[in-house]
Amino acid sequence: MDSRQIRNKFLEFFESKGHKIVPSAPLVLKNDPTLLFTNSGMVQFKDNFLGNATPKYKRVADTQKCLRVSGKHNDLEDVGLDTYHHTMFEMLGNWSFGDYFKKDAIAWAWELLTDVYKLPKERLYVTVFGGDKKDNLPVDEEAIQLWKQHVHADRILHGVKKDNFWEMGESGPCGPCSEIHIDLRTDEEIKKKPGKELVNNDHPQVVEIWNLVFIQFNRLASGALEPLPDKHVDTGMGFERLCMAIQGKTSNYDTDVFRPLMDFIALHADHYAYGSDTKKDIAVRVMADHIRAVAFAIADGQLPSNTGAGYVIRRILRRAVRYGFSYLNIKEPFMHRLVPLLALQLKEVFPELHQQLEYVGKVVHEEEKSFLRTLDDGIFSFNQNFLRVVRKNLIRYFNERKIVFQQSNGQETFPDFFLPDHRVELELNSRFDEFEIRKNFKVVDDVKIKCLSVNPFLFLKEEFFADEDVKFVFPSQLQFEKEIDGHTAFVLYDTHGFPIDLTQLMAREIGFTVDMSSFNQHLEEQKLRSKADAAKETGDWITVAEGEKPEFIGYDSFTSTSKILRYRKVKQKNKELFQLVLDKTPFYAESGGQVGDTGRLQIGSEQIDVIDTKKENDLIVHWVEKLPTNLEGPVTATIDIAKRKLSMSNHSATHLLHAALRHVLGKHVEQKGSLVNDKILRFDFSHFAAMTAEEIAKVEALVNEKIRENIQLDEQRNVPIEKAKSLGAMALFGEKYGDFVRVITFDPKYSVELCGGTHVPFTGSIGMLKVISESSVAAGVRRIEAVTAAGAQEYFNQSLALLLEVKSLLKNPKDVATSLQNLLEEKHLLEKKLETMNAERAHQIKDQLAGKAQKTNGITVINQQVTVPSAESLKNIAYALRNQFDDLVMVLAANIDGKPNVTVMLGEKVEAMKKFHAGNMVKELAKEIDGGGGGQPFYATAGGKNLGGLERVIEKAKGMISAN
RNA sequence: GGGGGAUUAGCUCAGCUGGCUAGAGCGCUUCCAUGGCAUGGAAGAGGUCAUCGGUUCGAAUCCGAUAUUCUCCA
Repeated sequence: MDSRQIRNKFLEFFESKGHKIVPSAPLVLKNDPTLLFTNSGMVQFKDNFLGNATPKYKRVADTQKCLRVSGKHNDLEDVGLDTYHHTMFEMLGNWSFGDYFKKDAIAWAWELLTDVYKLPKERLYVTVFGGDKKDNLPVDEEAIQLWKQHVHADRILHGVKKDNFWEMGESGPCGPCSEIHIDLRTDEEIKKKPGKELVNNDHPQVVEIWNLVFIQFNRLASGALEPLPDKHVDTGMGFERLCMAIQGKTSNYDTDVFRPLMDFIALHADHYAYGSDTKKDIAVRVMADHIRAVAFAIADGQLPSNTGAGYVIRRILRRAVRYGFSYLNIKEPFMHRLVPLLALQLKEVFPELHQQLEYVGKVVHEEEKSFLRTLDDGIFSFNQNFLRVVRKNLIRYFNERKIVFQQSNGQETFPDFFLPDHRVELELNSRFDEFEIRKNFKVVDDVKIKCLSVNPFLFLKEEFFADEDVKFVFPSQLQFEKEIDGHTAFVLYDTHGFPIDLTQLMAREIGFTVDMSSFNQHLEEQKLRSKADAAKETGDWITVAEGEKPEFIGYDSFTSTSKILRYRKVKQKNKELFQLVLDKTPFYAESGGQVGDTGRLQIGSEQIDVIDTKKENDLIVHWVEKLPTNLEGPVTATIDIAKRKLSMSNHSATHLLHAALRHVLGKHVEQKGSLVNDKILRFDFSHFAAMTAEEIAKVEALVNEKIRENIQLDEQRNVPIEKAKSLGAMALFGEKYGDFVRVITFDPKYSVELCGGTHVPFTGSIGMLKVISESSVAAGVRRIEAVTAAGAQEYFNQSLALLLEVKSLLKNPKDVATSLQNLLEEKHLLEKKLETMNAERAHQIKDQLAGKAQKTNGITVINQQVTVPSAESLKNIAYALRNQFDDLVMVLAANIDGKPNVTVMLGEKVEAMKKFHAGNMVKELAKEIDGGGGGQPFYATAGGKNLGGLERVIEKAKGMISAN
């Protein structure tokens, strides 16, 4: 049976048992603050368990794309190392929402596995919940009795809470579960050790294949359990493992789910056969697994990025690239070539990938390129660090032996190919191949070597090649610690994104080790730092009034009289906030790119500001800073109408823009993201090149034309999804739609979209749209930002006002740009001129001062009051005089723009005599001008407040100089 | 959302705890040498040290904010 048949049999089986087969929900979640990705089959039914929604069907089955990158049984870093963990996997599941319970769930599971899939009964084990004292829960006797009708009692094992009590999270629906395990070992092995001892023991061939969860409790934040009114069944069977069991393989990766991908990788990347090299095999598995996760996440609308879910995707892709880079020697983007193969393989089950093949491939390709660049930077940085160590030790070595290098003109030097700043050379030598230095050096002293080329890496092999005819063998006496310290490794990791195991690998290649304990310590510190403020506590919902799921009435009105259904406390960054749920509300919750409404609640005479409105699955949650004192009373809820109207204008404009882009650029334009608030609209869409100015102008013109046509909004609610699609409505990938949708139409021939947002009644009220920027977000994705209505007006007014101001400042020239350019050039010239003039002036002052110099006791003394244009020129004067007299002792009491300054400068010889110390002198002299200062032994400055003290400075200096 | 780094000449980067008048390589300009070169030599141009503010006698260097960008964590 191939994997396709296995999947179909599952769905057919449950269809025959009265289940509705539903499509997989997107991998990426939008309205769930507790989860980044769909990590199990039940996620899309969460609201059914929580009681926030009434289930549409009582019996449902599907295969669900899931992504797990962290958790108790799976860590991204483990995937590929073993043969049974995955990032993305399919979970087959059947559900009962308040319908059948343990009896049917158990019977059908057994029937499917043994009758349909014909798995050997003697290899199957089942586990049941064995009770838990802390929760005061008994053994699940009911399940045991039911299982006994199918399997012998000694194959029914008791499990602990960790394995056999399933919980969604810290709180929420939960219940005991029953797992089915299979023993896939050989007969000999089974004889040696019975399978029941290996169940739930992380044995790669004694694995859980199906988990039947019986949801019957709700766990409160306090930890207590309360029974649920409706009992549910939630089952999950790992598709890849099931295939392994049915196809008689010992690894998930050996099934036809992965093998085609892996053979392709092995062949094209490294021309080797999978299975012949343990390390390479790991890399191949990692790549085959990760491309699935990455490709489907992108197809579901999640671009790799540096935050949130996007960052997880980026990390997964990078891990795959890194493995290919290190073990399969793949230095060019490769992963993107797997996308077509994968898309074809899963075309029937998950058509979303195949439909966006080109787009996903491009995104992956671009992301690979950027990571390879980062790797390159990291390698460069690594080499620099390494060369620093080498250089330091080489200098020490040469110094100890008094070996001196000379350039051909006789000047002493140190060969700069040892300096770690030769990027060009290092690029040629991107790893450790030999490279040439085009410079001649002679080593003089007792050894004379003319050095033409050198490879600093070879020295580690204790050889040092110089010219062809002279060989300098690097002595083994040169030894130093061959360890990369933890800080360096951490900086590589944290700042350059350089994976630690790659650092270790590279270190090993040159005979170094990495101080891992120090590295880990740095890592821990960083984690603590960034975790410190992210803490958040959420309390239990407290019910005020019973009521149906909250109703959104904001499409039709901006205000309502409501009552509070429930509330809870949320602690975030030491700030206490409250969340309120109303029975009906005009507040639009953030969704579809449109931000949540703000506004106010009026309860009696009390007013409470609503700072944000968010969705939690289907719940509309109002965020407020304090609770009303009267929770039961009627609440008048009113949104901030001005803000909402601007958002509406921007949202409708987004639809017009979307349609215009498809007209101007082509049908490949798909929405990839959008943000709509009261200030701006931002629209991301798939398109493979930057838009030209003409294209932008065309799009703008078309949108504005549609605005002027003043098209009436046609809003239809509760349209069956199939009908909506037949109307040509644009549906988005990665968006989960119900059976009934809302359709927003501005002219059926122009723009028809599925949308839950709020819109203007006539396009005319948008007023005007102005694109203010067009940029790139990722490969194949462009971003347009635009303003409308009052925002557009303000934008124009501001731009125009600025231009007018600039123009008038320039005395209204014909061509502002040229005029400004000329002005800048002129300014630059004048600056240069001023600089030279200052230099000339300084030169004159210098000459004057030099003329007044007095030779006494073998030193040249200059002790004068001067007036100079700037501190800079004073410095120049001082240095010029130092260059002129090596026996100089100079004190200048200067007036710089009305500020007193004392400068002391000594000549080279005087400095060497150490009789004078400029720094000490200036400190003493500065007292006369009520100031302070310092500097170096030969040059020091001081500033002060008392201009009148300059004369006394000269007097004091006279005394200081003659005293020596 | 939070943490860390980076921003210095056209390019790639040095510049350690503030003070030896902002440096290197490549590139560019001019000149000299060579039959030729990824040649050798000499001279030279090119910098608001991202922006704004602060501390200081003195800031590329320290502090704060902003912008751009890389990166790590949740």
